[in-house]
Amino acid sequence: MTAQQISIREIFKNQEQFSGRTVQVSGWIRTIRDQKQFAFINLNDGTFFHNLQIILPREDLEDYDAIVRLGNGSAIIVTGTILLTPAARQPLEMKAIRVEVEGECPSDYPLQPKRHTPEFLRSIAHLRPRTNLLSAVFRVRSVASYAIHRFFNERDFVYVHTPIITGSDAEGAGQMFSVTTLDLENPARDQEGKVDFSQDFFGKHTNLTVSGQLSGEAFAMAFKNIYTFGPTFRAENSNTVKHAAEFWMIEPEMAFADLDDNMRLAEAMMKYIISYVLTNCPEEMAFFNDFVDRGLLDRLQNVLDHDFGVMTYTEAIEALLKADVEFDYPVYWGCDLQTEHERFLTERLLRKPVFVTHYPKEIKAFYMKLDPDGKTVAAMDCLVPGIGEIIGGSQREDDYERLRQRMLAMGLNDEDYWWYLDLRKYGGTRHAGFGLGFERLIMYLTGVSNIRDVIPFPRTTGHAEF
RNA sequence: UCCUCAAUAGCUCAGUCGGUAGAGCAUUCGGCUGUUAACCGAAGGGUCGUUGGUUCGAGUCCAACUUGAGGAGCCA
Repeated sequence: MTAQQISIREIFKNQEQFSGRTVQVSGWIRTIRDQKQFAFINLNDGTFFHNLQIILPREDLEDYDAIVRLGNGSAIIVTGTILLTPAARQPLEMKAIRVEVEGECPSDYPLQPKRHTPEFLRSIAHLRPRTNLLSAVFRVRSVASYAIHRFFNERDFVYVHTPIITGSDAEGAGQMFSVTTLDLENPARDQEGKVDFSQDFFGKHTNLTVSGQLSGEAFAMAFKNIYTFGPTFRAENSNTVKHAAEFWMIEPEMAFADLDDNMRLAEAMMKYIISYVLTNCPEEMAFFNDFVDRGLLDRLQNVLDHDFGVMTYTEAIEALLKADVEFDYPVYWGCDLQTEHERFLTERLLRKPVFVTHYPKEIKAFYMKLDPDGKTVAAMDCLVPGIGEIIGGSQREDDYERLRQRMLAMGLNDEDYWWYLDLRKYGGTRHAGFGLGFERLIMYLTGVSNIRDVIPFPRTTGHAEF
C-alpha cells in the first residue's frame, strides 16, 4: 500500500481535491470513542486547529481492540480514505484502513477532554501546547511574528540584530540582570574590596539588554529605516498579568522622521498585524471569540475601521479632571498616568486605541526630544482597551548638547554614552521610534488576559521552570 | 515590594451550626446501530497545603509558614 503522508491542514484547505483519496496522516489522539461497530478518533497533527475525525470500522481492522484501548495523547499514523460529510458536524472525515502506533500514552496523562484552568496548564507547560487554547495562542504568536517581518520588509526597513548582552548599565528602562563568569562564591576583588569586574569575561560589568533602541538608532543613521525584534530582559520584581522577566519587543527606528511619522507607522503596523492574523488564523480567532473573549472579533474589526485617537498629555489631564469618576490617584498636570487613568481614557472615553503625546519631561526618558515649550517631550504612548500601554515611543533628542544636559540632569554618566552622543555629532538628523511589547500585542489579539499564557515557557519573578 | 482572596481524589469543584469525606470528569471493567468535551451501568482512588493551637471532637475556628491567583506599583 502506497500512500502519501499529508498534513491535516492541507486536507481541510483542499477538501474537494482530497475527496475519495487514500492518504496517510500522523498525529496525536485528542479523544477516542469506542462503540460496538465503530470507534471514532479525533486526531490533531499540529498543522491545523481543528481535529480530523477518523472512523475505525471494527470489521476492517484486525487490531481494533488494541487501537481503541490507546489513551488520549497517543501518537499514531493512520492510512485511510477521505470522505466528505457535508451533512455532519465536521465537513469531512477519514475512514481508516490501517493504524500504526508510534507512541502510546499511559493513563496518567494529565490532559483530559475537559476544561482545565490556566494555572494548572502552566504547571505542565511542556504539555499545554497540545490544548486548544494554547495551540491557538502559539499559532497566532507565530503568524503575528511573520506579519511583523512582512510589514517592515514591504516598507524596506532593515532588520537589525541588536546585542542581548550590553555593556551599558542603564538603557533608560528598568532593572537589569547581570551577566558574569566571575565566581559568585569568591569573586575577584579590587583594592577597595569591591567586586573587580575588570577580571570578568568582558573586562567590565555587563547586563542583559532592556532595550535595543540605542543600538537601533545607530543603524537608523545608516539605513534610514530599521527595526529590531528580539528578546528583552527586565529584573523588576513585578507580579502582574502583563509583566514578564523575559519578553520580546519590536523596536522600529526611522531617520528623517518626527513624532507624527512615528504614530502613523505604529497605527499602520497595528492594523496590518490585526488584519493579517484575522485573515490567516480564522479558526483560532473564532475560537478566541467563542471561548475567551466574546467581543473580540467585533473589537478588532472596529480598530481596523477607525483611526486611533490622538490627544496630548495636557488634553488627557483635562479630560481626567472633568471625568465623573473618583480616581484613587489624584490627577494634576505633571502626574504620571496610572493604570486607572489609562483605562478610563482608552476604555471609557474613546473606546479604542489612543495615542497620548507630549508628556512632561520629568516623567519620561532622557533621550526624548524636548518640545519648544521646554516643559514637555515629543513622546507618545499607545493605550489599548484591556491592556493599557502597548507601545511607548518618541522622537529622539537630536541636539548634542541638549541630550548631554538631559543625561547629566538624570544622573547618567555622559562618558558611558559617548557613541550614542556621536550619532548627534556626525550627520545627526531628526529621528523617531517606538517599542511594541510583543506579548501584550498577542494578548490584545487573542483576548488572553495573562502574559504567562502567551509565552511558551514564561519567566516571571520566582519562576524559571521548564 | 504592598493589599486581597484561595489551597479537599489525577483534574474541576461541593462539603450546612465544629460531630464517621462527596459529585462530575479522568482511570479500570461491562453495555450501546454514526459518535463528536458521546451516552448508560459498576469499581478503584483521600495524611482535607505544612506546622502548631483551641476543643470531648477540627476539612470547618485561631496563629505562623508555604504555594498559587487577582489588584497596585514598576513598565513593554
